[in-house]
Amino acid sequence: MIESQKVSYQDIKKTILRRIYNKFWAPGSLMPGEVELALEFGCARATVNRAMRELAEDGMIDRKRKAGTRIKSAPSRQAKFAIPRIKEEIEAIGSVYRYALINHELLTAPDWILARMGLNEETQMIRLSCMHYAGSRAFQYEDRWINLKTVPKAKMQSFTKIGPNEWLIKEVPFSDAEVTFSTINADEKISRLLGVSSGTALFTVERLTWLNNAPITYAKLFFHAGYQITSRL
Amino acid sequence: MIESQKVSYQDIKKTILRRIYNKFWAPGSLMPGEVELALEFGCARATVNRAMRELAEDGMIDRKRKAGTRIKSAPSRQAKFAIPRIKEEIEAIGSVYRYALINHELLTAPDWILARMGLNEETQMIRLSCMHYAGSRAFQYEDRWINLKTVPKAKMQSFTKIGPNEWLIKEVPFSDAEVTFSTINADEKISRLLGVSSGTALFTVERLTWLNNAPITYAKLFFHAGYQITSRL
DNA sequence: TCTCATATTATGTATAGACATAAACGATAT
DNA sequence: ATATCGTTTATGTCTATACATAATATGAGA
Repeated sequence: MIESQKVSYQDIKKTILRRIYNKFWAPGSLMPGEVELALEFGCARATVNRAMRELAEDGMIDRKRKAGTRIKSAPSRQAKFAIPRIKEEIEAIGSVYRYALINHELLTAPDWILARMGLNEETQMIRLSCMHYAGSRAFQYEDRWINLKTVPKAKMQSFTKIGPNEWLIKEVPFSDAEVTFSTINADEKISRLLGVSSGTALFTVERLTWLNNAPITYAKLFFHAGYQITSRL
Repeated sequence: MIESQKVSYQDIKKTILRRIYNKFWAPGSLMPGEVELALEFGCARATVNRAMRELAEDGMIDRKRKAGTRIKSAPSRQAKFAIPRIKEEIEAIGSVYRYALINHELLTAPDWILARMGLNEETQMIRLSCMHYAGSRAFQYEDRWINLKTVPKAKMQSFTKIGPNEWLIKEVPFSDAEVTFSTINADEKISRLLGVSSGTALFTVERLTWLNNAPITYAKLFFHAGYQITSRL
């Protein structure tokens, strides 16, 4: 290998990864510090720092001030899932996206929603039921709650043409979100809406968003049978 | 605000995020370049660079050389899911982890596995069926295939005491992985193993790993009823 | 008007030096 | 032994400067 070129932080990342794979440094053990590695690779400490910082982000190593850097014994890599917007997801598979509002009501939130949002006082909310279609096939049923205290202008919206998700993304920024993946057996109502037999296993996503600790919205999304979500890492 | 302190890249991230939320810069529009922002914030370009780089990683903005930086019109944030090792996941909820091997056979892989792994020649594999328990409760059923061409030493393992996942993580590094979340209705066999009634919706994870394009292993994991996976972003 | 080479420019990365900070370590006093 | 308080050290971050690189903009020539 000709070393006349400058080493990039990416080269260093690769080298370190190779050493981890080859157990050049044992899992759980301390690896050399930034200064030492910079000396070895013939580069600045900042360059090693960036390589190691990214490896830590990827979950390959653990870093602590003064204590040094350790090879993770259980390299728990993180899978990143892009949370797509449904319209784009459907159009990406070459289908025509269609939206339909089923129900729209204004009410005081029931206790379970309040609990889910971490609220404890009576709150007015909008509840929406809607369907998302891919061509003629039912794709997703959406059960949506919008907190009017945080998003008062949702009251003015009819949600007949534009779905709540799309509207919220455009109109209301969020600072934090919680996403939960789970599964249920379709009940009568949902099976009818999605055109599957009752009891079919459905993939569900729950989504909660906040703007600076103020809960904005809660949504439970029921996907068509056979839906799956994939990620490479 | 007292500005005597040095501004950190995190402050800049926050400020930029706030401006995006407030539509100080319109979605889809060009935001100022690094030099300009560095001037405004009174810091070095490198500091702005790090802030913007991370925002791009988070999916809030798009950056292109010479073209500049644009606010994403559909801020597609990514949810990160840590893929935990089952033993740790169970111990984290305060339960005792127990592993049981149900079946262990050596065979030539059927076509569907070959296709799934992107192989097209006859290949010897090990197939394992095993259970993971949390205390006395069934937690997960695992259907595991290990490619002996890539991992010949798996032949020597009995997998009676240690599960294949744990063994593979310790013994075989991987460079790429694909994770798929989906759901199925429990069939007769699996419902018996997991102690649920037949037809129950089960959360399933499929996992494929490679070492430099050589497929290592395929696993399909069936979780107990009610299992869910959550992520904050 | 079109094409292609060239200039320009915003981002991408590397460096040396500096100071900040968390946490482990060791010494001292209780 | 135990609590407390500096000291040390590896990582964390910022700065100023330099050069690299991708992609657009521009202008000359056909």
